[in-house]
Amino acid sequence: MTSERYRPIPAKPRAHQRLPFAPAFPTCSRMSLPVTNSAEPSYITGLNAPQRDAVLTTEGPVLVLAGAGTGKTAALTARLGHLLATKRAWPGEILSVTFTNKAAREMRERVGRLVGDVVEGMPWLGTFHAIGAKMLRRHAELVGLHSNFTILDTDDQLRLLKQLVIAADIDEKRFPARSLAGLIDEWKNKGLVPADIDAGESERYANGRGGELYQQYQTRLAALNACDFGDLLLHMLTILKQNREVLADYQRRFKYIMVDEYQDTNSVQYLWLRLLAQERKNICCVGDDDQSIYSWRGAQVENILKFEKDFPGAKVIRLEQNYRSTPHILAAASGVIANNSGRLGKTLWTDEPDGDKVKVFGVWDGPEEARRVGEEIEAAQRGGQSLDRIAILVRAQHQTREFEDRFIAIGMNYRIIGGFRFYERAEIRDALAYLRVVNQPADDLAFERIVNVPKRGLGDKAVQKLHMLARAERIPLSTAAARILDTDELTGAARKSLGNFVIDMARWRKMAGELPHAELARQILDESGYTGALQVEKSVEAAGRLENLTELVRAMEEYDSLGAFLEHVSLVMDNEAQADEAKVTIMTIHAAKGLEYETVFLVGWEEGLFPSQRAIDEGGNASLEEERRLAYVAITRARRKAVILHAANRRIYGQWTSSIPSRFVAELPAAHIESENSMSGGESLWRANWSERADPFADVARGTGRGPGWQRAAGVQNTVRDGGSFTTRTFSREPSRVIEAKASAVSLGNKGRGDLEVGQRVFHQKFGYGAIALIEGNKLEIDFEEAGRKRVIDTFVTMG
DNA sequence: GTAAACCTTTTTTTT
DNA sequence: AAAGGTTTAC
Repeated sequence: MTSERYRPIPAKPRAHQRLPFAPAFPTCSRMSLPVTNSAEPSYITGLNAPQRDAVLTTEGPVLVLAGAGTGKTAALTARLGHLLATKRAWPGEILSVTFTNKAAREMRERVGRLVGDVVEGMPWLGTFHAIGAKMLRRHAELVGLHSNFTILDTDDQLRLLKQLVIAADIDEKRFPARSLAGLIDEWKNKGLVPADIDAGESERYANGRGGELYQQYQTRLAALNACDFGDLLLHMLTILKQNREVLADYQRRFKYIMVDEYQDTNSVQYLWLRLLAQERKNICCVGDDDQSIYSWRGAQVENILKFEKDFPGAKVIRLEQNYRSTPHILAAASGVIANNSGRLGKTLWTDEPDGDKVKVFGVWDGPEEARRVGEEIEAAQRGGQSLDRIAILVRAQHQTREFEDRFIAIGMNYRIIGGFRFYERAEIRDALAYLRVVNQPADDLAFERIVNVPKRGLGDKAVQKLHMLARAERIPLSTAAARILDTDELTGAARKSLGNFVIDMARWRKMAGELPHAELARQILDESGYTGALQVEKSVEAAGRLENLTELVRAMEEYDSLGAFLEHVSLVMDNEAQADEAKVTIMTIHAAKGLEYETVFLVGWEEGLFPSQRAIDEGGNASLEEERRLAYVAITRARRKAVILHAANRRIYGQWTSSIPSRFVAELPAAHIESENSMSGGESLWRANWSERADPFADVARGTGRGPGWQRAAGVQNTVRDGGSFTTRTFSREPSRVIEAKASAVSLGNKGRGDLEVGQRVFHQKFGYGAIALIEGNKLEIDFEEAGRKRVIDTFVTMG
């Protein structure tokens, strides 16, 4: 098929563009001709000119630069539908990669609606990892695995690495297994196998032993018939590079390749795509350099910047009309991102009416922030807005807690995306470990996890012996368990217990071939004594765990096989909550990528939190620019209303610390925002300080604007918690020292409060009244009248 | 071998 | 503040 170019049809600006997919799709034969104005297929109708271009330019390399909210998904879906409808390709001949499982699901649904159920699903639509796993199962033997290999999650991975680190006699305190895990991940993301690791790279862990450990880890994985997330891509890359026929087969198979969120692809993924697209060159990548927020996972924005070089003759299409947000929101986002350098540059515009300005609220502390957001949401609710259309976006997972507490207190429905996932709970992982051992006897990690769960009297000693035997004979632990019973290594209770376990295991393996897998799971959980142990324990948690296990078994019934279910569990860990009542969504900004909400609360915009302390301290400007892109992504999630909050005090690691507003707050263009401060001291005091002063901390240090009035205002609002510990807080008056310590804005709180002196009478919630005996920074020693001498933190006392 | 007490570390972000 | 790891007591 040669390149066909269609004349773009000028589209009328539409207020709310949603792809108007017709419920019933016309027959395909009518679709296969070049589209004209008079008889255009329904999937084209709502699209603007560049979108049409993206849909209809099917042949040759295409790069779509799509700003936030420019109908990127709509265009991608239409393009997919177009390829199918015009019979350019069968569903099995299109490789389309999305960034999340959620996005894949959504696209599958939308295409299904578009083309009707004529087509059985798209077999090659999914995340890189899901597609990698699918391919790898077919060619596993080429990299020394069996097709029923286990996919380890990060927890298993870490446990395995720990074992290796200890076996290698490396001080795990000095060289944490965690950092090795990070390093290996980084290598894999770059497409480097152990042989590629040179001395310099190797030097990055345990005095040059990094490469050696990486090699050992891979060897061990192969022995376990397992691979980690990175391997799903790296093994496949190895296979494609080393086996011409396999590569040629996929090159032939995939007539069209589509990649979403191209700015977040890493090196392996890039190499993958280049190999697969080499032959036909029908590759369409969609991305936005301003939304690149995964460089920590090895993503290379450069991929998008060099696309035209990699694929000569590539057509570049820009989507710049935003259909999502109001002009104020768009302007606020643009104003922030404009502070970044090295952008491809886009001009987003919209036809929407102005709407409200972006609100910026300054509040006293974390709890007040949550309270304030709660009130705003209640107001919106009274205004008729559904909770489903409201989201709270946080920088880091731990921030969700504050909101959870508050929403429980006021009885507001909420849902937290990410965080503690269903499949990460202990009982679920235990149950899965049982299934894994049954499914795949070489899975030593799963074996270790459950050999003594529930307690069977098989502790470290017994497991040590199993390990020794297994290593000596080069057999898996479960085989070693059976074999050790022939020896006198184990005696008494342990021997008997292990004997029973081995017999059980053999029976379950036999049952695996006979019973439906959900039933198998039920029996295993029962016969292993796992559920029994939970039933005996009559706690609330135990009851909840039993419920979770029931839910797990129920979920299993939806899968064809045990293998299919385990694959789902390892790759599609996002358990979509069943949509019943309307709920406010709380999630990280990363998790919100690609989503949109009517009203969005952007909380915790403070230096040290957002941008994160790490981005400030390490990584230099590149890190800060990534944080800024994150801010851009965050703001552009909002359709009609965006509210940004920052608090003056926050508890970090259990310590109250003061903080200053994020630099991103200062970067918001004043014309498009409306500031409000719940504290006295005039409006936007902090803002002014950011722009006018080179040293942002001078103000904090001097305590300007934070006089008694401020405190009173805060005290009124803070009616609860911690015995009113912070209500009388004032700020240190040690400018010079504070300025020296400016690397960490949030650590100012450790300076001590400065209003206390030795001998002063104070009150402490727990110990009562006492006199200060010693002041050391923010630590006090106090002689309490009742409790005697205690060491306390100054934030927990009030002047008595 | 287990449980409880004590100390230390942690906070990015995810497939 | 909470979770994880380590040491200590039973």
